[in-house]
Amino acid sequence: MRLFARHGFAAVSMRQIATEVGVQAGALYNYTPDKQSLLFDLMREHMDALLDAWQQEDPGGTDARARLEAFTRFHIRFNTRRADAVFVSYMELRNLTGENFAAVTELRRVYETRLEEILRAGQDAGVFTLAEPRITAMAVIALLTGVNTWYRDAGRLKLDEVETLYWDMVRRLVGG
Amino acid sequence: MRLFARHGFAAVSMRQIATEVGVQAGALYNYTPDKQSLLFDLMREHMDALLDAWQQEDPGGTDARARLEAFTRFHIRFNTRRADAVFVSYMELRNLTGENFAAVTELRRVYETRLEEILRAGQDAGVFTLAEPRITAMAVIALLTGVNTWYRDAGRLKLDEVETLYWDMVRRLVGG
DNA sequence: CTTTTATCTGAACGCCCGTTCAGTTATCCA
DNA sequence: TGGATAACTGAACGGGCGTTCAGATAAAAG
Repeated sequence: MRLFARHGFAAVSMRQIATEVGVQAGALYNYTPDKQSLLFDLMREHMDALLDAWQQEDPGGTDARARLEAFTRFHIRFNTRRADAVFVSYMELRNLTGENFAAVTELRRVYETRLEEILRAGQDAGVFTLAEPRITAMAVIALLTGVNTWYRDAGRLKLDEVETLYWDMVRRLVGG
Repeated sequence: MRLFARHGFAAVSMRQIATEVGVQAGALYNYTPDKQSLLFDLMREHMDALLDAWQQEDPGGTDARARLEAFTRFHIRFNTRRADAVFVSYMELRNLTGENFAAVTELRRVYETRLEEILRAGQDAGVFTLAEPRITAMAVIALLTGVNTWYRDAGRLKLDEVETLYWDMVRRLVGG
């Protein structure tokens, strides 16, 4: 994952990967049928982990505001700790074959829908004001994922402060 | 640019590019010293075009709200019409050598600063409320660039409607 | 300890890569 | 029109690619 994130899928050879894990290239084929499957497995596992982790953290219930804050903080925390996986899962979609692409895209769609449902619930409860729940969900995710482009552990702001800043922005964005 | 966006820089060969423009691979070297420079030139030209185009469209003046709306609409319009270039300029940064990377990153920084200055002006004028102008600028750009992941010309919403939706979100985001 | 199974090596396969360049062809200018 | 210049071809260079596989080695099972 680190190599793919650093150099791109096409630019990383099976020999490089083998060297990184301390074997010869041929040995990798005991674990993956081919290079493409290796990429796909990494991406699917990342998306599965994302969905599972959110299911754990989702407070559920009827307080849409609390759920949205939880989502905001969760997304920032989860994604900044797995920057390589996030990068690869977005960037290398084009290197997946048709059905592998469809599978990963579907998981992404599910994740967006989790957020969309929170937004709809909040709208129905009168605590959010938004014209297009689906588009707002994608906009919020883009906003939050953007943290990865600049956040560094050693930076001025602690992750908790970043979460709070973004929660402020998200709250206003949805009219809550 | 289309090939790089579609398959990734490393996955596209000089022979593919040559075929696409109707010559043999060797002929490309009358126009670029090497493949890396070709990528760099494409990216720098894109960033230059972005900065130039905004300079043309920036209404300037003291009405920060009007300028932010102009920026929002401009960014969406410009980026959706050049999706390949936007994708490549973000995605393939890692394939640039040290100084080429620095040059493109600097242009990106300048663009962010253009927005940041509008936010600061609005804050000083009391029309915006935001804690961190720099971070808000990056957040807004991430939010707006996200349109590229889902917008299609043939879709339900016209570009103008998308602009309006996002301007609503941005306006609320900055407390304006 | 022996046999079975899992794992790994090292070489090989055919193929495509970025880049160079001598020689050919097209274009431009006087 | 003729000579100069620009543009392009086609072949070649050394090298790296993903993948396979017979044989060696390690681990597990009986």
